[in-house]
Amino acid sequence: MQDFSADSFPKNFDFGNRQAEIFQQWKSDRRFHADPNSEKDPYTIVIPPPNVTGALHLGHALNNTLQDVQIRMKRMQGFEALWMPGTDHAGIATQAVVERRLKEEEGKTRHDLGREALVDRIWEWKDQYEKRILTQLQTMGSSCDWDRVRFTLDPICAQAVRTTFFDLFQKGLIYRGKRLVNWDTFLQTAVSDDEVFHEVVEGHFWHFKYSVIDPKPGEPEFVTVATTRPETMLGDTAVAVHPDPRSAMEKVLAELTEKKQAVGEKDKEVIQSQIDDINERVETILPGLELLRDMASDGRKLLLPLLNRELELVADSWAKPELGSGCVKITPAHDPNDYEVGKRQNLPMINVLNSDGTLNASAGPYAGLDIKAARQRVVADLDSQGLLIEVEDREIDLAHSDRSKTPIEPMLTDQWFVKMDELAQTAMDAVSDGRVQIFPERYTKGYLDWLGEKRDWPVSRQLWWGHQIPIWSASCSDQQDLDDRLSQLESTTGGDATRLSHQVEYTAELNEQARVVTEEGDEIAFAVIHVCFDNDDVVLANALESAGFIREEDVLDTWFSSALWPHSTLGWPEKTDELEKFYPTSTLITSRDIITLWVARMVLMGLNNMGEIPFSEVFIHPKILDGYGETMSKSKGNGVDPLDVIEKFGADALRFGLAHLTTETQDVRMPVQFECPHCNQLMDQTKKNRELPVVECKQCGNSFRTQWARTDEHMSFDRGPVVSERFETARNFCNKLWNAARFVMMNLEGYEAAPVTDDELAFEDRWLLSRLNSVTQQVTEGLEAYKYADSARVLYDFAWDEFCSFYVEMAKARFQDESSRGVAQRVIAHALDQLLRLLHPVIPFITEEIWQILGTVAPVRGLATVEDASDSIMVASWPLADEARIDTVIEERFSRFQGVLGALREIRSRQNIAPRQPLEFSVSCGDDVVSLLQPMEPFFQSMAHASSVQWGTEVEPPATNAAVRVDDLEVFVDLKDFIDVDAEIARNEKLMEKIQGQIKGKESKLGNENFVSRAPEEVVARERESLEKLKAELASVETALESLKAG
RNA sequence: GGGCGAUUAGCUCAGUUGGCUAGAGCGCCACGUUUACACCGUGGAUGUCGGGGGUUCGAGUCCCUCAUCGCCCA
Repeated sequence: MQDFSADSFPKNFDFGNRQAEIFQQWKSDRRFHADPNSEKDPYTIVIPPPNVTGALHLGHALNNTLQDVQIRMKRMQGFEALWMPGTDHAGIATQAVVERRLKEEEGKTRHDLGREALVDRIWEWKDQYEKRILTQLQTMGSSCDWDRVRFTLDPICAQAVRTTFFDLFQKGLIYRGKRLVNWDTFLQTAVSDDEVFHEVVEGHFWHFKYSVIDPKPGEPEFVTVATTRPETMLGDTAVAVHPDPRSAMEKVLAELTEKKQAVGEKDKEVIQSQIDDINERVETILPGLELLRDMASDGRKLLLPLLNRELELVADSWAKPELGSGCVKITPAHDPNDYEVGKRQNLPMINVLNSDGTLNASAGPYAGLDIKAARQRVVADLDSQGLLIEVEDREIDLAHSDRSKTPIEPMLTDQWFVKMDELAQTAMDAVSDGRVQIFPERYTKGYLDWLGEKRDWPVSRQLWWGHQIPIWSASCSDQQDLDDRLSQLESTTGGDATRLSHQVEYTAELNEQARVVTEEGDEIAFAVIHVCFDNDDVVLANALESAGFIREEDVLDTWFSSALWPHSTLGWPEKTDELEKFYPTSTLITSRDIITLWVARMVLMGLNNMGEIPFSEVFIHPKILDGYGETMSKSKGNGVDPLDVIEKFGADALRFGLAHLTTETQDVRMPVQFECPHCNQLMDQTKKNRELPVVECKQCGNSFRTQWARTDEHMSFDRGPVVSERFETARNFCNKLWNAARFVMMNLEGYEAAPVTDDELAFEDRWLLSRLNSVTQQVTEGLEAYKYADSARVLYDFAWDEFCSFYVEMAKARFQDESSRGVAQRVIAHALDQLLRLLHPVIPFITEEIWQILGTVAPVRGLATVEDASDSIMVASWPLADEARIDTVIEERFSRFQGVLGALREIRSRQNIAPRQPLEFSVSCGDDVVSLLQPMEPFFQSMAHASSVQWGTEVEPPATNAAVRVDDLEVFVDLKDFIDVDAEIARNEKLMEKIQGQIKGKESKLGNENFVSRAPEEVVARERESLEKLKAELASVETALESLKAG
């Protein structure tokens, strides 16, 4: 047996060295591996695959901590627990990062490199960051099945994507269409709404005149329109006026009038001026608008200046008569609202942009200019023709691409879509009928609302990094050509419809539908054949290509492959053992911003491909914000690298700290600090200093570099990591646990395993076991319901305030006594054993370390029965709460003991009696309390340096005493030796006032007939009881005051 | 503009179906190196529970409203 002494046992857990060793041991013992052939019930979590765009931040650390807590608990509960790890290729984000670097470091664009070379570069990036990410996850202690790491672009996931796409294509759920998309002119790709952010910028509002063609007498010769993007006028195809301007204005007036009544005086004026304004417009502008409306229905046309193209005049409610001229120009191919008008009014849609943001042939003489130049020219030309009326300064809410930070241009392009109506419905049903449950429950609304719109999913991305869309197309000039190609296709493939499928898109028809006007010079084909097949058959692909089919260049939206993650990672479409065993998975733990993008799509794809939901529960965790309530991000400089926290506080502290923050309702604010590498002091991060490359330490005056350091000069400073002192509490907790274990270990000399019978148990043993079993129950239920903060707090309070502050303190005396030592050792070894198990999912490293040390001293342990402890706590069984041990009577009695002890300590402190100075006390109480507490004399001695002189109902307060009443008993300390009478009088007077106030409150409450008759009986009884208690307290205080004043 | 959430001690947050004499950690104050732990121990101070109305015997908790902040959607 190992000898543990104060000298040989370190005072702190050496996490810096031991974490990696422990992890390595787990790994080599294959503790992480899940066996598909196991007899145990499965429990599965798939990791939300982190982007390979960059390293993990604190949000990921939180996400993965919570998953690891679940998976470790379930593993201990006897499930075959699989946590499936992997990463996501994050198409646009990763390509954007690599492209940006390429530009910064080599001044090249992707076109300089070409597709293959760029993709190679991105793979290099991916390898580097995947490694970094997996290291971060492992350093945190994540118990993923590290034999099974997947990547959304690896061959297995690629096959899943291919099979799925083919299946949807075959079902007719994939189609190509023209859509207005958010075009990123820098990256030259469409980006989704979610990849767009809005920013208010200084801009202008230009007012132009368009002339009316052949106005009749009395009709205006011009109409006025306005725009913030003048160059888009080149794509105008109409001007709209409201179909019923009078009612529209009346409606606005009615709304304003109503609003005015509801608001305060100050706002009333503002609204009144708006009302006045509109009333004036009714006089001045409305007649003109009504006239235009009539002209529209009469088919009058306008002339687009500069290009001299005919424009339609249409009546559409998008035109707001209360604003501007009341007329609005319509550019269907370059504005979302105008696009809707274009569809409603069946207008031509003219695209004037090339994909790189320059103007195309449809822009006539402006072709080839970029947007900025075109804008200047258009404005200048209109001005020179006298058509520019006014230029207003205005703040404009401008959409920007999240990836390239350049302004978004709405543009009409060819895109592939997934039809969502039926798929979305299946995913809605799964949640509505409870097969998939979302926690916290409030997030289901967003999920259902979003799916309920059933908007088709645009899956094309004009990128090179991703799953290239497996469609080969060929255009046909006429019906004969089409027929020929179809029969040729049939002979090429042998007509195997299970492997290959085709669609015919009649482009003439399509263009008629959307009335898309293509670039000048484009031939409009008669039809296009699209062919799709379900695997990477090179021979077939070559055959198609030599027959004139061209493969689609675009790749699929990243979320397409992520949507398959729960089954693709398990080997689908192969019928693997893993799939059989571990699908459907159990729980998904993720953050709220991807409920729709990812969670919803996994549900519908799981149902489509597997016929089963992908997971039965979804837990949405909070977001981590910085001290200013802003989300953490690298680009702001307020991001925290989990590895920095781990280095400073340990992985366990990181994990415990994060779990402790995970409440149900709130995002978490976490003020962050720089840690000075010179003096190790923490320094608050401010909005100012977080943007600096070098920061000067306020403590020691030395400087350190931040993540922004680039130049050689900046890089020469030591790095100052960003951390948060919020992890101190957790670190302290781990240290407390460590030292409690250290104490146990130092006192287990001579330990012999043996069952402990109930009658051998001391009072404090029963109390501890009662509490331990309650805690076991609460923690188990809490973690199963994703109540991480509650569970962490319960464990914290139990370990610190009960196990350490009371049980361990009380054990000290028992360890000194030969007759009580054996039982005390067995109970404390058992209690520590159970506590370690409960804590292990949250703080795996330190619990493993203590577990193994405990195993050397007490390899066999238990209470009613004893058994061998497992080699690793990872595979120890999860404690089961034994309700028979939960004893409220014992707990109540124990709290009396705590009360008396607290009273003694309080008196000592408030009378300034030195800690070592012995104290004498007496307790006035009933006989039952005497028999309970008198035997605990040694504990009052050891824990408060106090010895009792008298117990019972006969106790008379000493002449000069300090007293504390605890419920129905009263503790007196004779102060003859050290009284500060004045202080004691002052204290009692203050106390008396407080109690009198409370009594008054209670009396008036109980005097209220309504309360007594209407409140539940038990509440009234409780109030009465508490009033009696207060009265008794008051009596004590009064007596004490009398005697103090007399003395 | 619509939806969701938040607003409780100096800071970060708990507070179940209304019964509260409103809690925790950090910080602060006092005392203390009592052999598990100073990353500690003992004790203490600190709140118009965002503002205003309402329901109720009773509101931090329920309803209405306003304000501020955050997120999602348009």
